[in-house]
Amino acid sequence: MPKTFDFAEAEPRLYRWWKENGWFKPEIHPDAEPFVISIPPPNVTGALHNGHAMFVSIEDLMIRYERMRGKAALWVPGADHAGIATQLQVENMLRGEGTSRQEIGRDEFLRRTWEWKAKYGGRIVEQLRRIGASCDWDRERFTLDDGLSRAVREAFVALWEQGLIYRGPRLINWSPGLQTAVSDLEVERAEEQGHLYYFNYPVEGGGSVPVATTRPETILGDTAVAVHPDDERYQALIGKQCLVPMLDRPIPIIADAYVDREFGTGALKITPGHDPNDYEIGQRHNLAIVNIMNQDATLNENAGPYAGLDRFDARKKLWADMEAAGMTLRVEPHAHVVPRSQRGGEIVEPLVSTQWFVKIQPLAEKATAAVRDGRITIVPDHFEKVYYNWLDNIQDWCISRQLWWGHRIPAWHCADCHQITVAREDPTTCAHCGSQNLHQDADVLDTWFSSGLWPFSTLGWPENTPDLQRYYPTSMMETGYDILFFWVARMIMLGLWFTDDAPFHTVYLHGLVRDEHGRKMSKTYGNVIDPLEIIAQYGADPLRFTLLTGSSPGNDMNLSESRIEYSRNFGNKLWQMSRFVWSNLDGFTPGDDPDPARLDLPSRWILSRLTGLVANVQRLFDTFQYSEAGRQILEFLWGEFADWYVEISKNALYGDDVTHRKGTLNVLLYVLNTSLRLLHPYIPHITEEIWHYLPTGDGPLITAEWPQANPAYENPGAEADFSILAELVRGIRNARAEYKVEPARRISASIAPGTHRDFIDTHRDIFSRLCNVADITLLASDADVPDKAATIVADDVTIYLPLADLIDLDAERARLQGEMENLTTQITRTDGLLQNESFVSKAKPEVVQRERDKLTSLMASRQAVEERLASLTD
RNA sequence: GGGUGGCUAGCUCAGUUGGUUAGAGCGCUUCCCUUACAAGGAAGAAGUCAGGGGUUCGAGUCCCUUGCCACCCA
Repeated sequence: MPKTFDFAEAEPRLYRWWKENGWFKPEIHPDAEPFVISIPPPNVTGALHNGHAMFVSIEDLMIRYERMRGKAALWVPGADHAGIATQLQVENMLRGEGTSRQEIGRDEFLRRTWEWKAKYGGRIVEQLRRIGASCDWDRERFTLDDGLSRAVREAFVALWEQGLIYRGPRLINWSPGLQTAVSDLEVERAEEQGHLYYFNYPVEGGGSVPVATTRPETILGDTAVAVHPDDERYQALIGKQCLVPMLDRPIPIIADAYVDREFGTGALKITPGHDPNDYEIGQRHNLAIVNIMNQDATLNENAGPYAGLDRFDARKKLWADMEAAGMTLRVEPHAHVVPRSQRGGEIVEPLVSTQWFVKIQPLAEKATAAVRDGRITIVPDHFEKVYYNWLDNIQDWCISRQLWWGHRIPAWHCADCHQITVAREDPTTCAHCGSQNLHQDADVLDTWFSSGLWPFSTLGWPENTPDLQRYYPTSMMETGYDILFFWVARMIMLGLWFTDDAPFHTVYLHGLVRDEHGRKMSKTYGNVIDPLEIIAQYGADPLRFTLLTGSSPGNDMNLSESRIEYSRNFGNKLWQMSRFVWSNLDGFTPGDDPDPARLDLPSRWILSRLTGLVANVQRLFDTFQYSEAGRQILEFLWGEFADWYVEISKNALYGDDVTHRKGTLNVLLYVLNTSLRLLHPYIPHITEEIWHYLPTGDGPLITAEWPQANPAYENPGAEADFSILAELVRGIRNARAEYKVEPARRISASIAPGTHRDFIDTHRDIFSRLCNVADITLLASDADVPDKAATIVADDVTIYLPLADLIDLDAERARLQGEMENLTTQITRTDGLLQNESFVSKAKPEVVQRERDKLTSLMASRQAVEERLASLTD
């Protein structure tokens, strides 16, 4: 084995090897129960970020684990066409060429976009592979593929036929920069510092009513002024008419309980065309809707003299004009909520526009029920509440986008009868009047409409393909909690609606990856940790291990480079311990599994610990606690196996006893073998590489069997005995450090072994190996003990280190005094517990027994310390 | 306004059927290049588990409450 693991060379090589051998395919277990994940399709425009790295790490762990458990593990990969993002990229490119999409036309634009996709679309997928994603790449899908487009078409037409898709003018969120409608979810609202403008709304026939607004330009679209029906100040005005400033358009003064009497002046201007709340009020009162805005957020002819001005210029000019007309009162600083586009951050305008909508209520009800009755479980479960809360208050989904890149809406408008024909195959005649004067709707569908079909469209739906039959419903939907509504809820709704099955039985939500101080990573802060750079510097495994062990489900994780370094160090440690075993093989190949009856205490101990670990890992995996499981594997391997067992094993390996040597090698290999299998889902590359250097039997690690706890190795007695040994070793090391005994200096010891003579006698060489103590004398119970010696006590074992030249009796007495106090504290506590009858009668028997054993051991230790102290005081 | 999560060592976090003297990484102190590993080893210092109340033989863990921080929905 090389001195270190060359990840840069090995990781891509191993990945190719796995892939070329077909091990990513579920067909390697043809008759097994399937385990299926559909990948959360990254944007085809995307570049790898930590969110991708996170989901790939978790999903690959799940898939590799289930594959090792013998399931037909299928991970369906793919990407989505990212309507807005991709179109922006290509438009940008066209601008660079001095042209535009309008100039080259729709068909040419689409041709160029496909071209762009062919060239750059594979990048993100390549990056997923670099992390080790064991997807079945033969089943890779893209949301604009023919198959998936058929699924989209079928879904749209079916919903239309069921009356669940409608088209009409509604107040929607308009993105002036992108020139398209966006859904409610794509708008982010945040409180920002703005102004509250107070002015007098002129009342027809004289007088005025004071009104306040945060967006003065919308005055031009007002169609009412509203007051609270019980507001005494304005009673007399209800039913009168106001005149829109500068336009003199008469509008009614209405009464509506929605008005907050405390806010502003208590009178509210109503702009149904440009405000969601006003829109509602307008519906209630049958108010006219006046749209004052063009698609590029300049004002239109309804704004009279302000037509043609940009929205913000119009705001200034109108206010200035009103000021000149003496209508204004004052302007106050005011924090208010501003809607901004999730992409680009420009201010979104609510405006009335004709769009396509899904009547979502019936779908939402099914989706709620599926979680409520347990057909779908969400991990962690508190997100179930969030999910219900959203679905219970859901609004119809605006699915049309004024873009070119996407699934074109399969609806044709008839120029003669003005009816709409929606069809599975492109129609040539109007379904209503037979006219051939048809033109297809220009809009495309929201990208999430196609992603919502992903778990089944990728398997062939609406065709009843063999894949759909075998692998649907899928098993697990793993993704970030930030797209619970965008994607997960929609997949559940559409899945239930179209397939009558929950598209997956478990939703596992991970948190967001933040910087080491919990801040969002952003280029402006300069705190971005680029996963590609991390992989280049440390390899994919350390990144995976860090992401997998640094987070718990649903919680954000703070990623720091020092953590990645530590993971890298762990990989190296694993490599080094394996290399140690490898270098001592000397042609040895393991036969049967170790037989505990024929092994020494350390071996029985480490096997007992190992089997406990395997059981723990299983329990944790069963409840999705991969993070804790990974940490426990690390702690076992580093803190117990490497630090203790491997060190101790050197005695056997370098000794003359062939049986002992072979027994020990067998245990070393067994522990490593099991640990590599446990770790493979976390760090697949390095574990696979090590696997091949060790005599582990045939076959690759990727398809090796997942470990099961072997109860024959459980050995609490060995664990108890070994912990006494370990405590003594630590005690000696501690004494050496306190007395500043040079590390290289070999010292001798006298041991009064109490009731543990046997294993101390057998394992005395442990002390020489682990704390450089040669010459051990086992004392008879009545033997004289050295005076100028440091004393170490564990259970009823006492060790004397005769360090005559170094021992200061006062210091030694103080040391033991401290030890006494420590023991006494613990004895008091434990004894108190056992004196408590409720504890003894109510606590679990094993807990009581543990306390009893502890007390016995503590008492023995204290007695030993006491005696020693007494002898030093004489 | 409604909801969710968090508050544990200097920093970042883990701690899920309530049960050893509450753990880890980084940082800090001391020592060691011992033939698997200095990407390492050994020893050590460091926390009234946000405050208050309750349930329990026993609470970081369950319940109530207050405070602060973050996020989601309206």
